[in-house]
Amino acid sequence: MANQLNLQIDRSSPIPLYHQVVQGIEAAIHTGLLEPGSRLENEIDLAAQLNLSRPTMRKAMDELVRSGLLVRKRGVGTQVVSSQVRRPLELSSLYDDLSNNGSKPTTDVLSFSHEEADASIRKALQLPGGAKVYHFTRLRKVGGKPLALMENWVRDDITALDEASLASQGLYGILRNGGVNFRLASQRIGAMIANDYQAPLLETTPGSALVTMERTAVDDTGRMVETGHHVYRADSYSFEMTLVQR
Amino acid sequence: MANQLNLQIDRSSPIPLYHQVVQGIEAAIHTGLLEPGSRLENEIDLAAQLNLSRPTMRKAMDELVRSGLLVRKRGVGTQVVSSQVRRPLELSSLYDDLSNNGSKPTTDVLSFSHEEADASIRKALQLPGGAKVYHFTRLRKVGGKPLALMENWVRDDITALDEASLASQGLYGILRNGGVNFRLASQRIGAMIANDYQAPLLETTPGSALVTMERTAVDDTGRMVETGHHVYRADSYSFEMTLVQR
DNA sequence: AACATCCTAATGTCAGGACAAACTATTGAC
DNA sequence: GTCAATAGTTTGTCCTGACATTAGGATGTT
Repeated sequence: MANQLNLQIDRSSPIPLYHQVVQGIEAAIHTGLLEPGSRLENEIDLAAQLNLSRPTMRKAMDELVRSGLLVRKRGVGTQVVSSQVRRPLELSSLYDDLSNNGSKPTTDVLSFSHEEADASIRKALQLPGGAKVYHFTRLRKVGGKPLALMENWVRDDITALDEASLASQGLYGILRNGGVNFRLASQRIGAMIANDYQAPLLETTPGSALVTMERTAVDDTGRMVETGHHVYRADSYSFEMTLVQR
Repeated sequence: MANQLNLQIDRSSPIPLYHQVVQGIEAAIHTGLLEPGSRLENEIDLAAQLNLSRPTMRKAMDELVRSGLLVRKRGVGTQVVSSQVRRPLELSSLYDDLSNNGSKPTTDVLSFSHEEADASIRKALQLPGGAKVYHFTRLRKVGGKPLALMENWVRDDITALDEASLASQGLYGILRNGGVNFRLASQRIGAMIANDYQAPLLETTPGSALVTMERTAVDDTGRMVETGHHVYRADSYSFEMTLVQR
């Protein structure tokens, strides 16, 4: 059952060895070289074939198990998960998701201000009294069709924001370029009925279904960087995710 | 800056050392002994204090970073994340969630049958033609108030299902008792408007907002065990989750 | 033929060491 | 006084080695 998953490990590359293995196995699964349900060779042999140590091999497989591509069972072996399950929900922006999908999103900035944060926003972003934030509302369209209505608050002591850049690129892209390294975000997904303000902007009728999302994002220094409330047309958007049992 | 997080490591315990560390640090964070934003001692000293090796200590911290409680930065140190962010979305059932919350869920089984799977269900569960499945619809209430309307399909070659057990406990509990070890699930969350069938059952009006969830669960052998379509009253339920950047 | 027991193979856990890379803060030079 | 080089601290990566635990098949017995 020699799997012959012809991986190439480049020891001079700056990218870590275990990550090269992750990428290689991911590729093998996506190209169909590793079929769903098939068993991999055992860790020790695989490590030996690639001239890697077992801990390195294990670290790679750990990542793949966590991302839901592989399933391990003690005493048995490691299997490719037998499904068309796709990528888990990642910490990314709508703009990135759409861009990666080949669509071309556009953004209308409906309002923009640099104002003092009220109590609820200060609490969400853990800011002291009197702190100022950027507050803006955007309408995201794809293919000319409105998809999302987004209201956000961003702390102003990180990078400068303006209407023009928000209209031309995604918020997370701007912040990343400004040196923000996002680490985690907590979000809540629910549903609501389109009201008289939302409906015309999203080119739907009051009373139609909307998906709602509230999110607060934290950077690698532990600062709350951004919080926002988004609504999406339910007929055009849903959240897909893969949950992995630890 | 001796943190003195008085951890007790029991080497005779059957639970892994790194997991004991995870639990200890989690507890220290939740009790407030480790304050948000505070820095931990470095890995090497911590490991030495507990008479553990650095890899074991690192494995524990890896878990905590992945779950979003800690943030590490090379050359700087490890910090407790400065927020009230809570547990990520886990692979659990609604029944478990409600029970853990102290609520007492009840279940009405609206329909139950053991029937041949149609094409779409066979595809979702990857079953061969002619295979039979359990198909049932349940109404979940908490405190007498209807919360969720759930339609599920379960393969029948794992454990026997009947109306009585579905009425008295959660589906995932039954399956787990039947020897199923869930490994991952892929789900999609969206929104819709209550129709004339759903509204009276959920004691709401047609046209009100519902959260929808479609899920397919896979066990540790890679089999698709269960697929279902659930709707929740939007005013009573939403999905909360924490996303962690890898 | 049915059952309990042993054996093997595979993953799970843990140790100890070595070097690399990144960030901070200090030191030094201009 | 400002800026750049440098040293030190901390996490990141990788190695070798060892033993424990579990699942499942093979073996032997009844």
